[in-house]
Parts: sequence; C-alpha cells; structure tokens
Amino acid sequence: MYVQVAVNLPLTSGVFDYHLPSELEGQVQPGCLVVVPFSHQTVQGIVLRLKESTSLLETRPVEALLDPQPVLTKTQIALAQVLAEETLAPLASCLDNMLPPGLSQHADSEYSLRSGKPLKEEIELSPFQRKLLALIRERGALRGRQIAAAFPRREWKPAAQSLVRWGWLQSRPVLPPPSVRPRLTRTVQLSASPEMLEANWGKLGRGEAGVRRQAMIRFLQNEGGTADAAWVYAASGGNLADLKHLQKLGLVVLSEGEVWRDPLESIESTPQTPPHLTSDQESAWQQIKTGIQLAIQRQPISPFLLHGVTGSGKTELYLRAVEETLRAGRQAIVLVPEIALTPQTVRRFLARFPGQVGLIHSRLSPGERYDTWRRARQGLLSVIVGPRSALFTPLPDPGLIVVDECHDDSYYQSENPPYYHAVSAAIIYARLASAVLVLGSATPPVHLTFRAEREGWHILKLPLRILAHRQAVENQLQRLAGHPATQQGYNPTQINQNGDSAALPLPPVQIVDMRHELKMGNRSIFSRALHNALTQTLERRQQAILFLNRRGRATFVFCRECGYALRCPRCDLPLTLHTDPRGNLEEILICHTCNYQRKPPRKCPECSSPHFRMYGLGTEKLESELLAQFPSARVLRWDADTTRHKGAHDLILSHFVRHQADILIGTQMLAKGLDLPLVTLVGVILADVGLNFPDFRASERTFQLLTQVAGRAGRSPLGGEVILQTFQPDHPAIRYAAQHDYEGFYRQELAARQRIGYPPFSRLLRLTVFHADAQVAADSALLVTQQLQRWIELGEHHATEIIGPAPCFFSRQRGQYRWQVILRGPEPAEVLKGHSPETLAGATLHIEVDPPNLL
DNA sequence: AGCACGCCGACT
DNA sequence: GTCGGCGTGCTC
Repeated sequence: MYVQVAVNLPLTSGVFDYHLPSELEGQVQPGCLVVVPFSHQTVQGIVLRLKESTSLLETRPVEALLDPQPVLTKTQIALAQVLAEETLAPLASCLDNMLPPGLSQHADSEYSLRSGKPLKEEIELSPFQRKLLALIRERGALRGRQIAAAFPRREWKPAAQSLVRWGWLQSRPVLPPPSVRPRLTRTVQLSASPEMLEANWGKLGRGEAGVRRQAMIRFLQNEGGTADAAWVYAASGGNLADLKHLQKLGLVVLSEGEVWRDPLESIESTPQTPPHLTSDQESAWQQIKTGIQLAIQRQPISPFLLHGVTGSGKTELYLRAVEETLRAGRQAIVLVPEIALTPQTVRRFLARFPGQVGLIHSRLSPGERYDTWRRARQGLLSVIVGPRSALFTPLPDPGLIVVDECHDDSYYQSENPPYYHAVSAAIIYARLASAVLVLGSATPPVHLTFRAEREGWHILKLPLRILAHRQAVENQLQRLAGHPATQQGYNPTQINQNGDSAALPLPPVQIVDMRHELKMGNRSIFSRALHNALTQTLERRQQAILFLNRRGRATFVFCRECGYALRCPRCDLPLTLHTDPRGNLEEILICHTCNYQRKPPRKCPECSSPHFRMYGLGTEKLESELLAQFPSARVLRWDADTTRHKGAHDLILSHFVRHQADILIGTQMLAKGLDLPLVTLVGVILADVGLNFPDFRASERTFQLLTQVAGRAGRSPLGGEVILQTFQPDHPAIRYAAQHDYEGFYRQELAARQRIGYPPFSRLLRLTVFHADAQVAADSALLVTQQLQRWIELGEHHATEIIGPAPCFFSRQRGQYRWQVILRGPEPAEVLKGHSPETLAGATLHIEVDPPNLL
C-alpha cells in the first residue's frame, strides 16, 4: 500500500509517494498527519490519498503516524488544493495553514558544540560568530528556531554554517514533536473492601508517609470511592509515589483520563428564546431556510449576500440559520472580524447554543485552541465562532458558513502565505461542502455585490433598523426615565411601529465644508457646527463619539481652500509627499502605483491658493485639542496605542458604556458592531483621510467606514445626529454616505472602476519586493518587471499589462523597503503559470492574487 | 528547508 | 591549480 504525501516544507508544492510499513497498514487514511523521511531530513506530511501502486522504482516508508485520526477532512484537502491554485501559494503552506498552532512542526537543524580541534582559531571568528558560539556554550544544543529567537531579525544561518565548516559546531536534522498534546488527568479509584483495608492498614507505612496514605484512603472513602488525583493530593498532602504504593498493595486503581481544556467552562450563559422577526427579516429568513433545506439534499446553493443596515437584525438571522443547520445534524461556522471588537455578537451565540459553541480567538492558549479543534473534529462542538482561521476547523459536515461584516479587512491574510481572503475561501469551501454561505454586511464590498448580481446570488436586504422589540423599548425608556439624558432629544414620533417591533430611521448626517470654515476664519479642527453640537451633548449629559481615521501615515497633500488633491495623470490616484529617494533633501510627489513623480507645486493648480500643503492629524492631537476646548469633558481615547494591554478593549468600552466618560475618541475600531445607547452625536473629524490613499478602493473604504461610523449614532429612543467634516463635500463617497445611500454609491463607484479599468472589470496580481537595502529592493523590482515583460511576450498574454514598478505607499515596513509591480488583465495569474518569480529577485517576493489594496 | 552539483573569480 | 562564492534543482 502506498500513500501520496504533501510534505510540510514551506516552499514545496509537490507531492511524494511513500509506502506504508505493515504496522501502519490500515491505520492511515487521507488527511492523516505523518512523519516521513525526505532527503536527509525527517519532515511532517499530510496524506492526500492512498494508492495501490506507484510509478516509482523505489519508495521510502512512512515513519510514524502522529495522530490516529485524520487532521484534515477530505473536503479540507480539496479546499487546500483549490486555494493553492488560486492564490499561487505552495500546497504545503495551504495545508499547514489549516492545522492548529503547535500541532504542525517544521523540520529544523540542531546545532551543538563539537569536540576536537577546530580549523580556525577563535580570534579569527567574526564578532557575531563568537556571539553565536557563546550562546550555544551557555545553553547547550539549540534548534534553528531557538537561535532565531535569540537573535531577532538577524541573519544567523551563514554564521552557523561557517562555524560548522570550521569544526566548531555540528548540526543534525531534527523534527520537533507537536508542542500540543491532549491533557491527561490521573484519577484514583478505591478498589478494596473495608475488610481488605483493615487487613492492610498496617502496611501503609510508618511516620509521615503512613499518615498521608491513611488520609488518602479516608478522603477516597468520603468521596464515594473515586476522585481526581489532584484532589487526593490536596486533601492528604501526599503525592504520586504514595498512590503508587497504595496501588501496589492492591487498595486503589490508578487510571488516566483525557480532559478538554475548555475556555468557556466558566462562562455562564442564560438560554434565550428567539424573538419574533420583522417582515423584512421574515422574508430573508424564508429564503435562507429554503437554501439550508436544499443544501441538506446536497444541492448546490449559490451564496446569500445579506445587506442589512447597522442594527437591522442580521445576527438574529445568523442564529436561526445555525439552529436550522444543527437540526439537520450538520455544523456551522460563523466568522467574525475580531472577537475583541464584537463581544456583543459573540455573546448572543453563546447564549443561544449553550454548550455547543467553540470560540476561537487570539487569546486562547495553544492547548485550548488544540482542544477546541479536537472537540470540533469529534463532533462535540456544532458551532464554531472565530476569525478567518476558524474557517479551517475540521467539522465533519459543515452545513452553514456565515461571514459577518464581510467587508472587514481582517478577513484577508497578508502576513504569510497563502495570501487569501476568507470570503473567497468560504465561497469555495461552501461549494465543496454543499454548505449554505451567508455573507452579511451593512456595506457589502463593491466586487461582491457586482458578482452577486452577475452570478445570480441571493441578495437579501434589511433596510430598516430595529430599535428593539417593544418590551425592550419600554425597559430602556424606564431605565432612562429621570436620567437627565432623556429630558431633551427624545421624540417618540420618530419610532415607526411595525408589528411587534419598532423601526428607527437612520440618523441625519450633516456635512460640514471645512474649506468654508477656513474662509470664515475658523482654523480649529472643530467646525462651528461640531463645536456647538458637542457643547449641547455635554449639557444634556449624553455621549459623543469622535472619529478620526488616522491609519498608518495619514498625511497627504491637498488644498485647504478648494480641497483639490493632486493626482497621478496615469492612474488617477492621489500622489504622496516624500523626501526625494535620490537623497537631495528635496520634497517630491510620487504615485505609489506607477512611480510617476513630480515636484510639489507652490500653489494650488486649481485655485492658486498658497494653502496647498501636507496635512497631518492624529487621534492624540485631537484629544489634546478637545481637552483644550472642553476642559470639563471626560474623554477616552480608543485606538491601537491605548489598547496594547490585555483587556484594554473591554476596559475602555465598559467605562464608556457605564457613562464614566462623555466623549470617546477613536479610529476605525469604532466602526465595528458596537451598541452604545447613550451616544447621540457622532463627529467625523476629517472624512477625507482615507479618500486620499493611493488605492483603487480608497473611495469604497471611506464610504464603508463613514457608513459604519454613522450607524453608531442614535441607536436608542434618544435619537442622534452625525456631523461629517470634510474638505471634499462633493466627493461621492462622502455624499452617498451622508445620505445612507449604498445603491447610489455602488452604481457610481462601479462606473468609476469601469472607466479606469480596475476590479471588478479586471483582475490584479501584485508582486511586492522586500529588502533591507533600498537599492536592492528597487533593483530587484526592476528585474522582476523585466522578467514579467518577457513572460507576457513569450506566453502572448497581450491582455495583461504591467503597472510599475513603484515604491509601495507604506514604503518601509519592519525595516524592509517595499516595491511593487502590478499585473492587470482578465487573468493575470496566467502569466506566472509554469514560472517561479521567487527565485529571480535577490530579495523576498510576495505574490498576491486579487490583493484587496495596493498600499 | 537543506544540500549537492556546477560554474565563475581570488588566492596559494 | 584549488577554495569557496551562491545560482539551480531535487528530495518519494
């Protein structure tokens, strides 16, 4: 019997045949994690399939089976194969990505000191070589991973290899065992009759040991005969040696049982009865329900795009869909952007399906993660809630996949291969598993709506916000009664009664033209309108949110009088201000897509204003300005800087929800699904920030963000308003967001994309070159571009064009300079078929298919 | 990921 | 002449 194995080496796409030794015959199935010899090393691998025969003359044997059960289902293997093809990532990286951290291990080398006389004196070694030698002298034999950890971001390999060559060190290949294991507990059972105990009492031992062992027996008698060993130790002061002694006397039986590490064990959840649906929800629900029933009969179901405004009750539909799926004996996966930012959604799943939910998040220990994964594999968990990686939980028969807030950036994996989008992966997985896919968002990505229209997906709409159900409305009013916040601003006629529930209009949005403010002599970052609204909010003792999307480097060049931002004549994307890379200390404007360059103009080309300059503003500056103008306000800042520590999210949010602060300043975290009842004012300090990012989706992202942020206001009977400050009040992203008009934005954005030939009217492939040396990065990018040019000509891919090379917008990350080349066309990945550009750059190269941004 | 193989330039 | 640089290709 032979097996086809994908070996776990990051850069191998190939599969290899091995034979099964007789002791493993019958044990190994597709999806099993095995250890195989590979060249001179030993590596992990995944069995893809069993084979009766092989075309090879000779095969090597599978060395070991690491888990008696398959670690991947057949559907997952199929998913990995499709994913590898579509993302141009090695198959090994796709398979590895599906295993829980700690289970999969990569082959490594272990370096240790070597006896005998080295070929070179110690003085002749380089300083770093001596440092490495000292480390191994101090700590003994070390694996490559450990050395890498000791010298972060340092090229240690050449030094280690030199030391091996000179005879100072020796290396041997090793494969570490999985670092996660099932946790076992020892249990003790009293196995002797009272008479037998009596007879053996004298043999328990003298002195303290005897006392301890007697205490053990008494404790077990009290416990009814059986107990956890840990409890026995605690009650008696004894240890394992004592128990072993008792076992020898035949008084107790020791056994080992497996326990699950369950992070949700201590969370109490109150089961909740499902609320009634509004008529919109009801009609959407009927369609999803039909889909789930058809999926049970293994009929192919096209995805559901659930477009529901903030607070329209999408989560209730997810809950019902899960319920229906579980009823059919299948399981469900619910993807959420980030657990820390969506605690309210997560809590509802825990409450509705007590004991059946497995929650995955970054704070889980590897052991907890592993156990959640194993319980899912066993069919002991039916609902998995988590981030994009939760999609790869080995459920036996997933019947439903929900992607909540499917527009969220965190669904894209950009750190390591495979570079994939969880929505694209979910579409593939749902098809392979005959599962229903529900993609929910208040602002579905343009390309998804486009695809939904063209491919005939089910588009479900929830255009109305649910205030709450009648009882909840009344409870809330009662709770707020007497609170100063309710004295003004509550207008009951705003609430439209609709059957059993109430719908609430979306909050009115006022656009404030900051150019006009400047003309009127107001140079503050607060417009007069926002200043007044803040004053009123504070007087009424209500709460406000101030939003400033200062993501990364949000400095850009535009005219403060007319709002004009200089754009690239070739790409129609905003130019970014830099110091000249040629090192002459001059400032220069660069297009981060095609590398067009020009000098910054002294005055605005549009209106000749001299106020044409770089503009930078962050949340910190905003906080100090706010405190200067409203000294009595209690201000909280919620951004990446203030949430570094564990639990910071919860702390800041609960502080604000309990009204221990009046104003919450934040970045895009504020756009997630928060329900903050007392917030009546949302102020967007500068809506333009994201607009001027040099990216084809800048406008879309700005629209999404503004729409989501505006949705935070007025979610209670108190009502609410949104003030949106901007230098470009006529920009479609801002205009349509202010009108809560998704359809309008979608149509105009689609037209704009078609004009400039960007997705969904073309596909993009991005090659990003990284190197610590700026010159090397630039040179390799050019080399890559020339090679692409040749491949395009050779393969006659005339529909594919090359854009760039150009430095990336974030031109330096973690000390590495970044350059990019874009391929654009109907199928740009075709150009790379049969080639491997990774090997020609002299620098690290990342290849992304359908990159969600070009920053 | 390693490591052998192989083809060029700088030393004995 | 050889030692060693790292580009290329292979590992069932």
